[in-house]
Amino acid sequence: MGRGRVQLKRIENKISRQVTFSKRRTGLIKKAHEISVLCDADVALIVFSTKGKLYEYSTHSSMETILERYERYSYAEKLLTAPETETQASWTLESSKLKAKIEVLEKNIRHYAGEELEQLNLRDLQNVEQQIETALKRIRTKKNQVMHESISELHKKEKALQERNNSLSKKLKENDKISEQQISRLQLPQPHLVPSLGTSSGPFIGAAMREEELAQTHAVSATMMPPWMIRHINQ
Amino acid sequence: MGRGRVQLKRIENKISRQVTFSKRRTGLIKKAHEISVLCDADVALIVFSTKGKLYEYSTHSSMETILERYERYSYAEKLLTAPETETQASWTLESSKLKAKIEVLEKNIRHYAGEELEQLNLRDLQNVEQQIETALKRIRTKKNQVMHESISELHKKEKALQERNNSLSKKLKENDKISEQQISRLQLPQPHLVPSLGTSSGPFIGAAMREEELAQTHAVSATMMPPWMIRHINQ
DNA sequence: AACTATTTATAAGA
DNA sequence: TTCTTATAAATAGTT
Repeated sequence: MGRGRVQLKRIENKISRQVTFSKRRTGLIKKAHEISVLCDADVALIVFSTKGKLYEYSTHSSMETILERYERYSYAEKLLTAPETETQASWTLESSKLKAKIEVLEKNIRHYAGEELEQLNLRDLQNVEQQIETALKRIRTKKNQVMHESISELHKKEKALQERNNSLSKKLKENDKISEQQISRLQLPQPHLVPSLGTSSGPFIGAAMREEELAQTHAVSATMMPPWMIRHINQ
Repeated sequence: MGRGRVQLKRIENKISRQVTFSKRRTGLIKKAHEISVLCDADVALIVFSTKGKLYEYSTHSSMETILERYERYSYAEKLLTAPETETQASWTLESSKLKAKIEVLEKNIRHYAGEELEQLNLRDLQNVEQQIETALKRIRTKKNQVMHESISELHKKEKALQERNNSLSKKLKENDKISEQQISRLQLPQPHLVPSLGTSSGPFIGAAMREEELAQTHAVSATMMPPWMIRHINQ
């Protein structure tokens, strides 16, 4: 419908194409509107230009309504869209279930903590009391176990250190003897110039002090952990 | 474009309308296809007839693709549609958060119950122990309170019943006296024929028995609740 | 954007 | 629905 016939193929001239697009788009929308009015039809028309610009027409019953109606009508799409909607509902359900569970757990914890006891009757109170007593026993047993383990561990360490200490002091004594002999051999004229620095008890003094320290600390409280031990255990 | 001009208004004749719809629909789809080819545009056309039948046209890049593109493009719809998609992601997140919270709460409860203590160090054990001790104190306090309340409540009831009992027996005695007088007045010749059924202690015997019952039950366990009392409290 | 020669769409009728 | 045909409408090419 124009000066010349038109082949049904992409118009290569960019300008012509744009002009034709503009003209035909107007015509198309006009015809869409006409059929909707004349024939009482619901029409939705969406056109994207090459450049990606959107043009649309839809009957009074808005684009959204028509697209929804379309998706309802189209079974294939229904199957694609339904899972989302289903999942939505199931998630809401799951969510509220989880929340309910959390509420129950929090209430339990509050009861275990001895709070909000007003709601409980005597039977409940006795149950909670018994449960907590059991828990307390278990925890004290565990605590004792942990403490005993720590103590024996520390005793072991102490013993090992003591032994190492002994052997070191022994070696030192022997070394002292050797150097004394060497000195006496090399410096016979002045045997007194170098006083013996390591006569026996040097390292032993340190060990003795440590033992006193331990004894004293233990004496302060026989049943309680000495602070340094607690620090060690808790690390 | 036809034999006569056409007014832009709904065609009232049903047959004409159907015919026009058919013709124009074909034309509309043809034009939609033409513009899409000539101008390299993406076109989607949806038409619902009055009867609700669906006719559609869309460029090679399927209807679904175009509608998705449309919804991406249309901001208004984006705001309506996005929540669904967004919520999907946020629900997954929310769900996992809730699950994590439940895990933590359950672990707490297990610790409160004296289970799974292996993971705890001495400091943790001491904390839990202290919390549980506090809880136990609170629960015992509450239990005592509830028990004392019940006991005083029952004492009150007992007293009330006792009083009622007394007054009833008193009335009964008075009635007995009156009937005795009446009998002696009406049946002077045989004053012994009706033995007095209500000489003083009738009702008192019941009251005494009840008191014994109470005493005995209390004697069984001085500090524990008698079963009937517990049953009463727990209802 | 306006003009206009032509093609195309379609109303009415069969 | 489809075909025909007269005619209205759309639009390609031009200005």
